[in-house]
Amino acid sequence: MSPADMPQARGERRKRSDARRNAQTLLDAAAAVFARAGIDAPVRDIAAEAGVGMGTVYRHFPTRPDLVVAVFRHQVDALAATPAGASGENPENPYEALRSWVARFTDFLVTKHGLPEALHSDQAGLESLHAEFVDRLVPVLDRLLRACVDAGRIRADVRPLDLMIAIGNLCIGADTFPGYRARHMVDVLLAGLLHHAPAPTDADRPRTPTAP
Amino acid sequence: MSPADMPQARGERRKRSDARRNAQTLLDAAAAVFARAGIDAPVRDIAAEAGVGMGTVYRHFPTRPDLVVAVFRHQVDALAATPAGASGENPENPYEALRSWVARFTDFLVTKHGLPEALHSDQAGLESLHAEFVDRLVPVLDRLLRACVDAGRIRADVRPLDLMIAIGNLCIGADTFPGYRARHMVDVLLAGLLHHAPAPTDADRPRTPTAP
Amino acid sequence: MSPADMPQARGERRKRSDARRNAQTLLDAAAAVFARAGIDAPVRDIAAEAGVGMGTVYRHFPTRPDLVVAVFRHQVDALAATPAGASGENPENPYEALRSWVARFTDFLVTKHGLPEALHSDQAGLESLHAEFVDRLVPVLDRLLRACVDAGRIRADVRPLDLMIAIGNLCIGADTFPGYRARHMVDVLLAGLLHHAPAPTDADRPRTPTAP
Amino acid sequence: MSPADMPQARGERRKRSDARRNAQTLLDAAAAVFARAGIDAPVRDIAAEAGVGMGTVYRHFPTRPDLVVAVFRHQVDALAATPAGASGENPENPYEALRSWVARFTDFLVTKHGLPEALHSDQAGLESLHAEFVDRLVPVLDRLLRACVDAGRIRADVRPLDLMIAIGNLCIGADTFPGYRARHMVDVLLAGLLHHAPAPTDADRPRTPTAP
DNA sequence: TATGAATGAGGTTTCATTCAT
DNA sequence: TATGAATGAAACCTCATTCAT
Repeated sequence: MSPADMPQARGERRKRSDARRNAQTLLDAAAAVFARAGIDAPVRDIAAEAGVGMGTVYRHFPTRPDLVVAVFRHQVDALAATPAGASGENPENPYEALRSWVARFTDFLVTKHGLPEALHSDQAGLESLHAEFVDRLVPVLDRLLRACVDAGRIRADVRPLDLMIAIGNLCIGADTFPGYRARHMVDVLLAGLLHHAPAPTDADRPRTPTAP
Repeated sequence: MSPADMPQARGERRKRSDARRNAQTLLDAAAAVFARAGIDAPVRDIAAEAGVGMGTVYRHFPTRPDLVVAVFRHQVDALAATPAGASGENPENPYEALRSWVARFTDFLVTKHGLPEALHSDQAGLESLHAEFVDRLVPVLDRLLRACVDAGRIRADVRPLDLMIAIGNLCIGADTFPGYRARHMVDVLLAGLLHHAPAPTDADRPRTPTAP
Repeated sequence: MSPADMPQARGERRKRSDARRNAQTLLDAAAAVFARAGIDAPVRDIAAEAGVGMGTVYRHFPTRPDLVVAVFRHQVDALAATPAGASGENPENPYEALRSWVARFTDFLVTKHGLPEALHSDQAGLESLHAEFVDRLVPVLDRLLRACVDAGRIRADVRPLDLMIAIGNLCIGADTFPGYRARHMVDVLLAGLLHHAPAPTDADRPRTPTAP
Repeated sequence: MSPADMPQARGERRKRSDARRNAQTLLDAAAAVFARAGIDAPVRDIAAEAGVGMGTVYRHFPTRPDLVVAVFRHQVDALAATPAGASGENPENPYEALRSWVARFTDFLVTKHGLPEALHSDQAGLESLHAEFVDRLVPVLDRLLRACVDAGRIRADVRPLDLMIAIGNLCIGADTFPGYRARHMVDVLLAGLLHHAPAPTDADRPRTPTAP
């Protein structure tokens, strides 16, 4: 990733590195504006935040969805790149590995506002974000969950996709409801995966007819 | 409740009841359109769905957010009005009462799309929806949760507001991710509330601290 | 066509007639602006010319091409509605009938600037204008030409479509080249249809090899 | 004509010839793009076609119309430079000389799409194209026509400007109406110039006055 | 000198809101 | 009072043109 290891002509490089810096500036600006004003923020605002003209935005991201996707794909990639128990953290405790990765997932979602909301947007052109999210993260969660199930630690009726969406959803609302503790609720959700006593919740309710 | 059996100035009375009927028609139409096309659906579409002119919409709801708030306030009120365990259903099993009410809550949110999204919308004028949501539902959940805690059934570190938002969030995404099972994830979340420290299955978790 | 022969409620009629008048105003304004500034004139200019807001233009003509097509379809229809020798003008002189109709055609094209140019525009959405032009006018020209050919008056190697486009083309440029006499050139073109002496042009060139 | 055999200051000379080669490349590229995508093709596309940066285009042609004018001036010049009957081809058959030159004219217009359209464009800066067209070609046509008239071959009421514009116009529409036979219609137009009053077929037209 | 990134005016289209009928 | 036509502020996006490198 060092800028020196590209064996090209210097003149050409200079231009390109400028442009790349600008693209990064734009991504940062867009992330900031999205976090502040939502994914539907006008492109003009993003350009202003980045301190460039609108044309520059469109040079780097030909259409509005392209920009949105770029902003969040970046984040999704970063997430997928933390390979869960990769750092060798207690492979003999799969639930702890799950919790650890999910904590990182949650931190990411809570910090960089907007990704969960973006995933639920119905704007045309955001399908690839959708796909990216699923393709990159589901396999990770799948591995983590399967390990837990195999170890008999958690219930087997929760699919990775469901869990992933659920976690993403729980992270929505950090700035809409300032007091909302997203991380805590994710923890509760994970606790709900654990095997409880004989049966999850029914064991304690001997003769209470389950309300419809 | 028949509008004819009120012995007042008939013309005025008639008009007023007509207007009220119209308002209800509009709310229904708006709910339908919101569910179909999202909260950002054009006012014109709502007027068309209701079979009235746009002027009529604005007569009843001076501004667009007013209409949105009215639509969802209606639903929130309906929710708050069914206080679940209030009608005395197994007071000796508070967790079941909680589950029952939450199930109704969830059904509502899942069926009438849009409320959770609306709650997180940053559109001006929707703050009152916010407030309504909190003011009407938090007390209900508070009662239900407190009963469970008092009975020693669930952990005490979950606040009603957090739970309410979390459940609302889990219901987002029904049509964005068609396979997503919102109700199931709400169930998992509730399971996560239960004390399982003393539960038999806990024996298998040698040295993992449960708390966050 | 009298406004009285519509058996509807008066209130409804009033609105509709207003709107229709407005639509006509818009068509006139658009025709004027197109003549003055070309088919690519901004919609805003047309709205200004008509003295209405831009939204009004889009209410009546949902997209820009719709407006263009409406403006010129009107004219094409008027043209097709003059059924050539319909008024019984010397059926025994088919060439005269042809000249007469073409003269009307030419007058139309020259007066209402822009139709020929519009026909050659490659803007999306103008295909229907294209089709309209061909479908409505080719049959008329076909009848007129066939009569002439059957009477042995003109050469048989000119297709109605070619002639129609050629006449339309000759009418281009009234305001680009102020001195250009379109009508005259159309007349010359028609004269070129007539059978000349033994052979159109070769008879006079006894031993000149025809250039490729 | 080889750029190398000029014994001047080599560096400067080299540059100038480079620049000239570049200008020619640009003209060719622009002509190609105009033919492919119309006169309104983006400058960027032309630069790409020429394989140069956009700045290079603007170095040679300070403004867009300048480029358009240069492209077509080039073609007009080429046309005017082939004075047809000038090289003495059958001076005793002036009509054939006219036909021959017009055929070349037509081929040019049909092949290199865009010139006729450009002539009628109302874009600012294209007036000189206008003038060039008239100044260079009208004299040629004037000579050819006068010769024909003097020889008593064609009618005397057609001015060179009219004929030039008419021919140009007839060549419009090659790609809008794929079946349109422009060359054929030009032929018909030329046939219309011929005197046919004395021609035998005229006998059948009892009482139709020919003149406009 | 050549490049192509940046600029920003301008064009099309949408929709909340007003108001004449 | 209800209607829906009209309004016009934005939003997106496209280039002609400039200018740092």
